[in-house]
Amino acid sequence: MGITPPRSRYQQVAEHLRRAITAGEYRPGQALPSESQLAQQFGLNRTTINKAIRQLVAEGLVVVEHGRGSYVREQRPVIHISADYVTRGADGWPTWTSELAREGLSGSQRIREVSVIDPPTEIAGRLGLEDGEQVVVRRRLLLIEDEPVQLADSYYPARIAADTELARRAKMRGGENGALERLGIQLGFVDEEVSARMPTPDEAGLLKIPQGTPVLRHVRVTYDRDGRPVAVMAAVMAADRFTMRYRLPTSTGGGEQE
Amino acid sequence: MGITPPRSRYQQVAEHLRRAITAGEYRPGQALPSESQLAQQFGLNRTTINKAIRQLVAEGLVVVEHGRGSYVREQRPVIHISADYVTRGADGWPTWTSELAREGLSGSQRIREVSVIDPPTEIAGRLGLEDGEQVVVRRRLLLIEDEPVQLADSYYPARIAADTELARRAKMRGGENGALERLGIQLGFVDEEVSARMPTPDEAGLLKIPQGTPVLRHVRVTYDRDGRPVAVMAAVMAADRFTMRYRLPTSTGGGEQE
DNA sequence: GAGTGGTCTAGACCACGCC
DNA sequence: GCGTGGTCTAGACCACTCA
Repeated sequence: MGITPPRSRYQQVAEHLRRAITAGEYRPGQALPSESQLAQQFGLNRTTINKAIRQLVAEGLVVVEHGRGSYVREQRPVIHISADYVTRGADGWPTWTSELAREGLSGSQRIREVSVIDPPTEIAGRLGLEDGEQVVVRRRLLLIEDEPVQLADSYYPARIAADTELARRAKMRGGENGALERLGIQLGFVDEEVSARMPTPDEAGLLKIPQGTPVLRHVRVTYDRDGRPVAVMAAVMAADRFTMRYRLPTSTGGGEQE
Repeated sequence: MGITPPRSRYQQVAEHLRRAITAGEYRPGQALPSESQLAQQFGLNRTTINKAIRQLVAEGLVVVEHGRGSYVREQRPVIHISADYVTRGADGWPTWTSELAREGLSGSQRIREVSVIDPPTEIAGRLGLEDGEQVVVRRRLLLIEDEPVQLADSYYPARIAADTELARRAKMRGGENGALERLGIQLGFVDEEVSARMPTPDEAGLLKIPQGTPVLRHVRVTYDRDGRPVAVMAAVMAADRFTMRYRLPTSTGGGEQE
């Protein structure tokens, strides 16, 4: 038993298992030995083994299922979100459903809430609202193959969205961009921000996020041709299922124009 | 003591503290009561309290300092990485240093390794390499105010980069894009991917990532005018310090052309 | 040296999955 | 009912910080 405390015992156990997992001795989906077995094998208390397993869970390598065992975490298929949704196709604006259909997946959405509220300060700031101005909020849950995978909240200044289809609890043809255009708004550009953090307990529950998995936060501000913000979308998704993709032109000004 | 087990006691303690923190009863940087104090206050064992604290650490709300105490985590200033580095300015290509200077920060880099290697399969794939083709790799550590904040590894097909400045251990004027242009390569576009995961222990150490903080992974593939990949950059950074930013034009084809 | 968190043990009971 | 992980306790010793 090479288990002695230069580093703590549970860390050594974790390292041992981590090595075995990355070396492929335990394959994804496969069960690790039970905690009691490991305790016996290493001559340690089960509490110590449990702590080692917890460590691996936090690293996203292992999931534990109560009453069943601990398993090497399986990779879930990754969805690539391309920024194409800002590019209008021949048949209109891409939507969640249409984009996923291209990958052979069935996307759907559930509208959780549509209402007029006082905006969170972050949103008010991004929309450049005056004090006291309200917003229409549309809270949606996006699903793939009927599994909830993304929370997406959109905000529109009440000034332009109240009493329009944006404020009604129904899907909108061509999505947000379609609706905005029908209001006579000429779209200019979008600013996107991508960041990551750990999920709140709420998010973890709603999106069934495995332990040790962060979320990607995706915020998009849509501007009209005059550079006025007209919409903010703030989405949260499990980071083990999504990747954001952007294609950008490289302006080699120096190579040609200059 | 409203501590009874509908949910586990440690979770109730965690919830209690979480609520107090988000309500501002404990401010960022402020110490929580010691574990012994909390144990006494709730009539629980210290082990149980410790588990509650661990929970909050995993959520990124709290940091613990051995021998000192547990503290509400302070927000670190967020650096926004704009995708402007693909747009050449009047004075050449933006670099890490020049971009940060615009925000009034001093950026520097340390070149950790420059060598010719067999590429990881992911890189080989993205570069479209033949079997057995090698790459030049430049591993850099990027710093802000002399603090390591980002690991950035760049890969170039040895076919085009061997025996060039890309393969030498020195900084390159105008960064990667500058060097590629000097090789006569006409840049076309880049594909970027942003994802997130938990750090490996190595990364956590090198980047001094606080417990409970994920990393953002940023992969950029640079293509020439003919759509051939000429470079891959793969970076990892603490997600509590960085946000990726993109500005994209909204092509309202329907509004005008159709 | 006092106080704090880090770890560990031995033992216990509970909750869940499954046969 | 058996085996699994989930939680909890009482008590102990260690390692670190700071006065």
